[in-house]
Amino acid sequence: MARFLIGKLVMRRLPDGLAGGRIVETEAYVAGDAAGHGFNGPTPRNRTLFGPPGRAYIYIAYGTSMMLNVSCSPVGVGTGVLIRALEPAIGIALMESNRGTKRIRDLARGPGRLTQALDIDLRFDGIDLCGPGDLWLATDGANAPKIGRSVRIGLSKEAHRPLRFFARGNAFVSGPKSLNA
DNA sequence: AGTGCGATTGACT
DNA sequence: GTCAATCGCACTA
Repeated sequence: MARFLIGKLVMRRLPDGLAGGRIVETEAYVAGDAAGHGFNGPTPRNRTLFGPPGRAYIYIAYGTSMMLNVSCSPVGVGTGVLIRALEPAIGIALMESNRGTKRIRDLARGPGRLTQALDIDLRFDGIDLCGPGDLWLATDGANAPKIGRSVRIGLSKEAHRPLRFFARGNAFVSGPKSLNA
């Protein structure tokens, strides 16, 4: 699922228009993964992970940054994919306004930045990303880019597992250069 | 009720 | 490249 989502679109209907971007970086949090929020079973925060697949699981990291994930397993199993970066595609002026910068490269490069650019917060936790609404996943049929793979970013547990995927050579991918080859 | 810790970011050298 | 801010949540007592 993490690999499949590379090249797909995250779309958002804002009061002033449509905004969205192409997914260029994801991370998988799999069953039995000590770094995954679902590892110790359901809690109030992570209950969306244990619901049906295809839902938005949103949580706050470091007290400030919203993280957008896609739940990926049947009810009762807590796995998901973190969306880590978007290449801005539609409604760039709206994203610039939400982010307070005109540097296109900084609009959605990083999981906290992309949620700020698209005004995604806990209101969307649990929504169906395949259904009608103000936040959804889409495809425009574009060919999948060449996909690179590396260890995940910012983890202390399970730090060796190569479960991060990214569009190779894309300037909107986050992370250190050493991981983006 | 108290404590420790992040699936990060932005400012700064 | 380094580094501190920041706070909700899960865990322990």
